[in-house]
Amino acid sequence: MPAEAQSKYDQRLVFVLKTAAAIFAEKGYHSTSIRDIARATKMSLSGLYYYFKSKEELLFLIQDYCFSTVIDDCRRLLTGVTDPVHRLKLLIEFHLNYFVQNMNEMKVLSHEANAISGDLFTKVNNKKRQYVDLAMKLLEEIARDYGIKDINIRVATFSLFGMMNWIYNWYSPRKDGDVTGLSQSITQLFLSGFLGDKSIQSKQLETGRESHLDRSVSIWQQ
Amino acid sequence: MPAEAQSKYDQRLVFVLKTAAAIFAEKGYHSTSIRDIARATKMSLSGLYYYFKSKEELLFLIQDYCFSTVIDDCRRLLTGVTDPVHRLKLLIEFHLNYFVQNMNEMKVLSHEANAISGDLFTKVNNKKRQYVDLAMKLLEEIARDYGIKDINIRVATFSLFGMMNWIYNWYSPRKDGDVTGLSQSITQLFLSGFLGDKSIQSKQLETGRESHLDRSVSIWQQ
DNA sequence: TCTATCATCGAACGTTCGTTCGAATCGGTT
DNA sequence: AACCGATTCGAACGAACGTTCGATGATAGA
Repeated sequence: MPAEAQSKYDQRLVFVLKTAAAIFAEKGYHSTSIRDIARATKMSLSGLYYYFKSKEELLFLIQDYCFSTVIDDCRRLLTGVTDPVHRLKLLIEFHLNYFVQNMNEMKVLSHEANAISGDLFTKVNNKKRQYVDLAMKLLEEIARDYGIKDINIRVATFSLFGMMNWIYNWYSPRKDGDVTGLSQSITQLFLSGFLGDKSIQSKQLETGRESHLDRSVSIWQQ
Repeated sequence: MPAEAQSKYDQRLVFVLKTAAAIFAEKGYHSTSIRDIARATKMSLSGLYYYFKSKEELLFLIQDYCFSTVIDDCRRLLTGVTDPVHRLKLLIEFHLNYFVQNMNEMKVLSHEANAISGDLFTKVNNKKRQYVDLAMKLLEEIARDYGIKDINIRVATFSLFGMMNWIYNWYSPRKDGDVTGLSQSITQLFLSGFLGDKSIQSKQLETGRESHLDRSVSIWQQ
C-alpha cells in the first residue's frame, strides 16, 4: 500500500483510523463513543459507518493496520542482517522508535488487545504471534550461539516486550528526551542482561529465597 | 487491618471487591456492568451500593486496597535488609510473587490505572509514586555503589516495572511453572543487565545506528 | 417483645450508547 | 443537463447502563 497509490477512500479511512486511535489512546476504547469520533472527525455518526461496520471493526482496523506495518517494516529492516545479536539490536531500536512515532496506535495495540473478540481477535492475535515469534526465535538463536542455558527464553522474550511496550505508561519526550537515548538504555539493559555476566547470576541469586515471603500474603487471600 | 479483627461488614466488602476485581480483570472495567457484579456476588444491584457509592469508587477501593497492602508488605519485607542489591532482589521477588498471587487485583491495578479520575486518581497515583520511588531510589543507590553512569535510572526503573507488570498479558502457570522460576529469570535478567558487563555495552552498541531506521516510517505518518 | 440499626431488595428513572435507514449531496462521466 | 455511483447526513430505534428510593427483612441490645 504505497502512499502515492492511496485512493480518496483510503486516505479518508486512514484519517478516520488515526483520529479514532488518538481518542482511543486518550480515553480508552470502551469510554470512547462513536459520537466522540464523529465530533473529532467532523463527520456524522452515520457517515462514519461508511468506513466500518461496527465499533469493534474500527478497533480491528486500527490494530490490524498497525500490526501489519510493524511486521512488514521490521522484516524489511532485518533483511540482509545475519548476526542475530545485531538483528536483535535493530529490532529493539525499531520497535521503540516505531512505538514513540506511533504512540496512539501502539497504545491501542498494547492496551486494547482484549477489547476485541471472535475472528477479529484471532486475526490480530496471529499477527502478534508472528511478531513475538520473530523475537523469540532470535533469542533462541542467540542463546544457542552464546551457550545461554539458565534463562527461560519465553520469559526473556516477554520481559523484553514488557520493557518496550510499557513505555506508553510513562514515556514523556520532555522528561526522557528523544527516542535515541531510550533505545540505547533499553538495548543495553536487556542485552547485557541476556548475554550477561554469568558470575553475578550464579553467585548471588541464592540469597534470601522464600525466607521472607511468607509475610507477604495479603488480606486478599484472607 | 489484621484479618482476625475484620467486622462482618469488612469481610463482605472484601468479598465484593475480590469478586468485582475478578470480573474487571477478565472483561475490563468499562465492559463490566454493575449487573455483572450483582450476578457474580448473588446480590442485588442496589444491595451493592451499600458498599460503594459509585462504580468508580468501587474501582478505587480495589486499587487503593491493593496498593496499600503491596506497599506495606514490601516495606515490611525490606526492613532490616541494608544491602541495596539484596533489597532489590527481594523487591523483584516480592512484586512478582504478589502479582501472581493476586493476579486479578494487580491486573486491575496495572490495566485500569487511567479508568479513574479526579481525587480518587490522585490518591491511587500517590501510592503508586511511593512504590515506584522506592524502587528508583534503590536503583540510584546501586548505581552509586557500582559506579554505573551510562544507564538512565528512570528508564531502568520503568523498564523493570514493565518487565514485571507485563506478566498479566502472558503468564500462564501451566506453561511457565510456578512463580519461583519466573522470579529467578527476571531477577537475573534485570540485575545482570543493570550491573552488567560493561565490555559488551560499550563495545557493541555503536553498530547500525540510524542507518536503517529511515525505512521504518510507516503509512501512519503519511 | 419492642426497637433501632444494619443489610438487602425490587422497581424504576433518565441518560447514553451502537446501530440503522432512507434521503440528500457531491463529483465526475455521458 | 441528465445521470450514477460514491459519500455524507438527520433522525430515530431499542437496548443497556449507572444510579436512586422507599420499602422490607435480619440482628441484636434494652
